[in-house]
Amino acid sequence: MDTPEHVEEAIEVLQQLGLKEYEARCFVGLTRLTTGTAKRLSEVTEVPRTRVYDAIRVLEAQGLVEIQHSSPQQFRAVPLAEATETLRDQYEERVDRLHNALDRVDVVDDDDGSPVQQVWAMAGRGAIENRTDQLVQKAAEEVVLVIGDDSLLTEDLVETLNELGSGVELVIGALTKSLQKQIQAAVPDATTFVSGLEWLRGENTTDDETAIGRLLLVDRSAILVSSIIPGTREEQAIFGEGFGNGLVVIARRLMAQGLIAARDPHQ
Amino acid sequence: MDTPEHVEEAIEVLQQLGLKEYEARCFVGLTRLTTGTAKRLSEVTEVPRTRVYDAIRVLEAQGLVEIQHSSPQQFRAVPLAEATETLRDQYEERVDRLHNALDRVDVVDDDDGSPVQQVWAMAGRGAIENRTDQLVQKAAEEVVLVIGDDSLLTEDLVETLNELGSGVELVIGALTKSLQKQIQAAVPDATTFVSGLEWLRGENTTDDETAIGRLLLVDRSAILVSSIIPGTREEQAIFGEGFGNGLVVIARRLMAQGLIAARDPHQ
DNA sequence: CTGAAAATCACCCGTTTAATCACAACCGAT
DNA sequence: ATCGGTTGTGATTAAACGGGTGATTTTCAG
Repeated sequence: MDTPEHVEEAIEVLQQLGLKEYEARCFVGLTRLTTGTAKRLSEVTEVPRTRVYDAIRVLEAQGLVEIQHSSPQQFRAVPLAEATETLRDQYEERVDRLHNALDRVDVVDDDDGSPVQQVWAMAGRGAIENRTDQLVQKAAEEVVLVIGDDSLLTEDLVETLNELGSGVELVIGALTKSLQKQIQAAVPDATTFVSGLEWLRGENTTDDETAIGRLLLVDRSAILVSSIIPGTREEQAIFGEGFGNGLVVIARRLMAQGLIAARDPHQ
Repeated sequence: MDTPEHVEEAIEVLQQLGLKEYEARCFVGLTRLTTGTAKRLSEVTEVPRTRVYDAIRVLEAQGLVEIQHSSPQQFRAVPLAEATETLRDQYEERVDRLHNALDRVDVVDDDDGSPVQQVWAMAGRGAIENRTDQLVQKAAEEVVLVIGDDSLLTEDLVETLNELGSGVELVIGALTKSLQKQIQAAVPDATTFVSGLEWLRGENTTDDETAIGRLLLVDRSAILVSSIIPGTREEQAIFGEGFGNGLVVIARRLMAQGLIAARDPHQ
């Protein structure tokens, strides 16, 4: 059980979860001390002693620490399991409230009929994953999917793919042989193939070239292409829908030329 | 489908979930427009037009909106289901990271043997609920619970109570007859009773008196008493453990005098 | 080519948050 | 009772951040 790294990470995550720096430091400090006074806490956490009290009060109000009103006061963190459970509940509740509120809103629209040349950009691993799932789920005839990085083959995706009706042709490509095998094993119903998309990788395989993430074509009328930013490893994607859509047209062309994977699957 | 209230609430919740005001307004605005330009968005959301762009960029990076890079740019929100799913995932992931990081930390301690007169204070409905569950779960012989407000009889609590081994005597009290019936129905194995605790309510039943929340006594060695703040309806509790604990001693005295509910249950 | 709208930039200002200081209440030990 | 150090609170300063506005460049339609 070391500490150096993990303490930092815990503090960071707690801040992402909405705590201030001092609050985060104090909470982590308390999980290391099991119980402690303001003085000791201040020593361990580098939080000015006089500020420990404020931080603790906030934490207490959030149900993350307990206070013993003695002199000197003693503080202790709620057991880890309880704390995470509390946080989880808190967020579940918020997301629910959001969902309800937004459900009862919508429709001001007043939309002018938009053209059909729409290509949308989106970012964020999770969001792209969700969109991929959605698209695959509503496939009626054919799904062509190329995966460029094994980290993208998540459990959820595999599940979604396996739940596809048997009427839907499922073709999945991979950039490497090993990834192909992995896919074939996880999704037995799929026709898999390797590569055919070398042209998508950067000139060289250097890391600082933006790498292909996924390429998804559903019923030849919706397409999603994603790439992975070299530095941050963040995923970004473009996404087009509609048979007449420019992107989709290009994709169909590529398929016609056998560059993506045709209706008559290889192997 | 009205709007006025819900828009406000949605914006608020989104901010609690970590978005800035402009970002929240823009997202809600987009769920009302299905699709829109910076100009229209600015009109609907009251966000300065020149700032819409920043906000949208952040939202895009979080996977909550899509951008069409045309001129003028078009924005649209990810479908509600996808958005909430994305947020949920994001938080699950953070809580997990936190759990892991903190798991790998602990133990600096250096603790001096603490006395046994510990009485801890905690706050927050969720946190107190969790603690209540924990305590009930580890009961070995006897659980005495008094509930002062029907909003405290949550599904989780009912479940926990019903999962208690048959070797544990379960006595549950309520401040009103109707609440008692409710409890008896939800937890058939329990011996229920009414009141016996009038002295816990304020002099008068006025709302501005802090009301009793719950009172829990487990195996006569751990006790938790909570009250509900008049203004905010927030719950706060004190909690003591150990047979020799002062609070616990008091509680035992009260029981011995029949003030809480004795080993030989009423009705 | 020209004017208006679109998009990006740069700056201001009030609030929040981190950090320090001054002080009164308190405690333990002589 | 007294004294030195600790403990808790409040006030204060400085830096960071978020909201708000105007100037500047780019883009597009006429």
